[in-house]
Amino acid sequence: MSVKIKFDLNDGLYLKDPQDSKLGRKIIKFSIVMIYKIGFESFNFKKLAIEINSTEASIYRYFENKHLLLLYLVNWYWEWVNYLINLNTMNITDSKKKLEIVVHSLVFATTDNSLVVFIDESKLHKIVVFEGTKAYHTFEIDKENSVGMFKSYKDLIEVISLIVLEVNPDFKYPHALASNLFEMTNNQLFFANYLPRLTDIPPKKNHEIEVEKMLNYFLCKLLF
Amino acid sequence: MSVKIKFDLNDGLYLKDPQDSKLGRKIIKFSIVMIYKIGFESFNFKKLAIEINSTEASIYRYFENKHLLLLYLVNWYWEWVNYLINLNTMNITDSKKKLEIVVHSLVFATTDNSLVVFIDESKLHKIVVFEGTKAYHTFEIDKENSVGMFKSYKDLIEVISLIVLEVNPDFKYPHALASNLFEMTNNQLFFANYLPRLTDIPPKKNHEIEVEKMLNYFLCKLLF
DNA sequence: ATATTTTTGATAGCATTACTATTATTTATA
DNA sequence: TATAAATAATAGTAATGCTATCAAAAATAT
Repeated sequence: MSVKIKFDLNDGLYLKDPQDSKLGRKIIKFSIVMIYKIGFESFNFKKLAIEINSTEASIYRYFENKHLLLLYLVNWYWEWVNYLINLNTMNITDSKKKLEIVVHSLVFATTDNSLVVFIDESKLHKIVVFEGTKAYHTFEIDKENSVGMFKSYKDLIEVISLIVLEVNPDFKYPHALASNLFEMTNNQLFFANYLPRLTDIPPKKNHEIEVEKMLNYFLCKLLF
Repeated sequence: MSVKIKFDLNDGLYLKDPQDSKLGRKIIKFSIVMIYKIGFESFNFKKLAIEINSTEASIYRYFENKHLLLLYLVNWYWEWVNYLINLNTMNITDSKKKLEIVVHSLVFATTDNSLVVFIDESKLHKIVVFEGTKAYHTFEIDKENSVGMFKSYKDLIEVISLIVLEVNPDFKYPHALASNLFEMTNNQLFFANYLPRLTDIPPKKNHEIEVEKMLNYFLCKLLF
């Protein structure tokens, strides 16, 4: 079975919707592969064009520059996690269980019966871990924010914060907890990999599983 | 009264120690001013050279590239916060009080009777909030880490994690808590400024004071 | 099936960036 | 005051980021 999903991403992110054409989808697909492989700083439209047998000019018709392409990918990721959380908490009534699903979604960012799309969610998650915050730590943030380019992030945090409040209605900082949960997940996965002395994740074990355990430990202390 | 401090930063960060010459100190001083003003992406050695009436080539004798200059600044910041924590917890015996001082140091990153040096710590802190993680989210991280370029960060986290354990010896993830505390401080200050819907910091009030309050609330729940 | 519009490819070009090299001049030190 | 070291001045090169133009191909409308 194959399900097709298309997220409505803010249209300021692109010049032409990459989801609507073959070339556009190729740009998305191979930009993920390439940024994952060589990193965002070395990545550029020239290299991508060669990789997909197209031209720089053609890619520039979809995205103004590589920064907005990255922001597009990160937006897709925010929508994706939001979608995952909604999908998996749909029939759950127990709030505590819901929160565990949130954590699981943030840490693994994948479904078992994975959807057939042109996006490799596992690579995309790794890009978000490695390069994600660069997408919103720019001097254009106020302008970009004013036209809604971070709406997907805010929506995701809102969804998580509501679940936090379900678990503990008296918790004073649900949004901060939610955004910290998102950022902490990615940070600790990053540290476990590259700077293990900044974490307590055992080096030999599966990082995802250990980070998930840790986050649940933190949440338990914070909310119960 | 003026006290001069000089931190021993990893010598792989620079080609020539900028603390040892007038030009070097000018590079540091004005790179902070300039990155703060125009952001790290638009900042380059050409512009800095013009600003300080020197030349690109001269700056390249101190730093291999702008990435290593940023990493130098961030290292200086890590050392600075570590220094602040040690200075202010020196005569304190109460562990809980010590942890509050840690939080205060991370949020304000400054002393009342500020030291006279060529570094504007308040601007530097803002750079760390805005650009800090870019310094360690690079594809060269393993190489840079292997020669000790993140030692100052690890030392800082170790200091904080020991205080965490003093407060609660049973807490399972002291390093993760410490690194999250560092990252969360900067993230929430950033969000409060630019993406307030990702926090619960009241928009009108003083962000530093509110973030400090919030972090203490989190720590209280986590450790007591 | 053919005309028309849209999308893509091919090519060129230009300003800026990131760096390196060379030599002259200034500054510090012996 | 001689010598060495640091800096300035200048030039240059390869790569990057981006724009423009026009032809070919593909999609769509008639």
